[in-house]
Amino acid sequence: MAATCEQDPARVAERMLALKDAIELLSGKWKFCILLNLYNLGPMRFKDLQETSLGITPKVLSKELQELEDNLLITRTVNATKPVTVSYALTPHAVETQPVIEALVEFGLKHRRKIKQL
Amino acid sequence: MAATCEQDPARVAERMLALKDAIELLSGKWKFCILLNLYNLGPMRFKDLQETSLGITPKVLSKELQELEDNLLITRTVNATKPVTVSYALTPHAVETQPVIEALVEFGLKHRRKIKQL
DNA sequence: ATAGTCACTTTCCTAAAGGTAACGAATAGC
DNA sequence: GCTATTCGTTACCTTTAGGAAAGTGACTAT
Repeated sequence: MAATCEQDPARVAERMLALKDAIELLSGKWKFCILLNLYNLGPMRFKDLQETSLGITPKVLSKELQELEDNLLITRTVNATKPVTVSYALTPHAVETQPVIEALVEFGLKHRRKIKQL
Repeated sequence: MAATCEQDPARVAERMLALKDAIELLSGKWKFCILLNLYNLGPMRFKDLQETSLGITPKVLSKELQELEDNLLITRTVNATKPVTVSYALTPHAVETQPVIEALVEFGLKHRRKIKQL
């Protein structure tokens, strides 16, 4: 392991800043899970997201959804149903996160095998 | 946005667990930065990692490096130099994280453009 | 009138992440 | 002996993330 892929310093610095931006936006215990659920199951209501995310509390879910909305990754639409329902859906911009999630899932699967084979 | 790529439930659940594993291992402010630096610049010493990571303190760097080593992503080798130096290098297993980092950098670059164009 | 559902909000709390500053062991040079 | 370098550790503190439990408001069914 010593890829040492040298590049021009400006590009290296720009990429490091981009990485820090992405980390700041997406890190935490829940955001990737929420996005993965929306990929898998399409637009979902609050209650369904709470159930499929396994363990999240309404307060935290509410906060995470707001942050994702602020960053233009999901939309929030209120439906005029009998008990009001609210749908959360991915925005077009959210497709940019799919490679990240896919790569994380792949890493998780491989890492689990790696650690088991001790 | 409503990809709704249905899959069999067992696979969905397995992938969600893998995602949670990956998040638990890699989340936080510094691990991806350290890994990116090792990709860009090859094996590095403690001091150099501290400088290129911009803002990390020795205590935190020490902790992060230990966790990465415990998870078989980096190796730690002591060199018999005059003031002792220590090199940190990526393991073969660490290549599995490269797609994740690349995807995060790409997302960060695109997101920055997206937000600027308000 | 009472009870239930949905989508939250509020209050309170704990645990973990992360930062600051100083110190220590080993070695070397002046 | 004094200082510097490298790679940390230790003690202390602040901030943030996250969780538990209850409540709110709008509506609906019984």
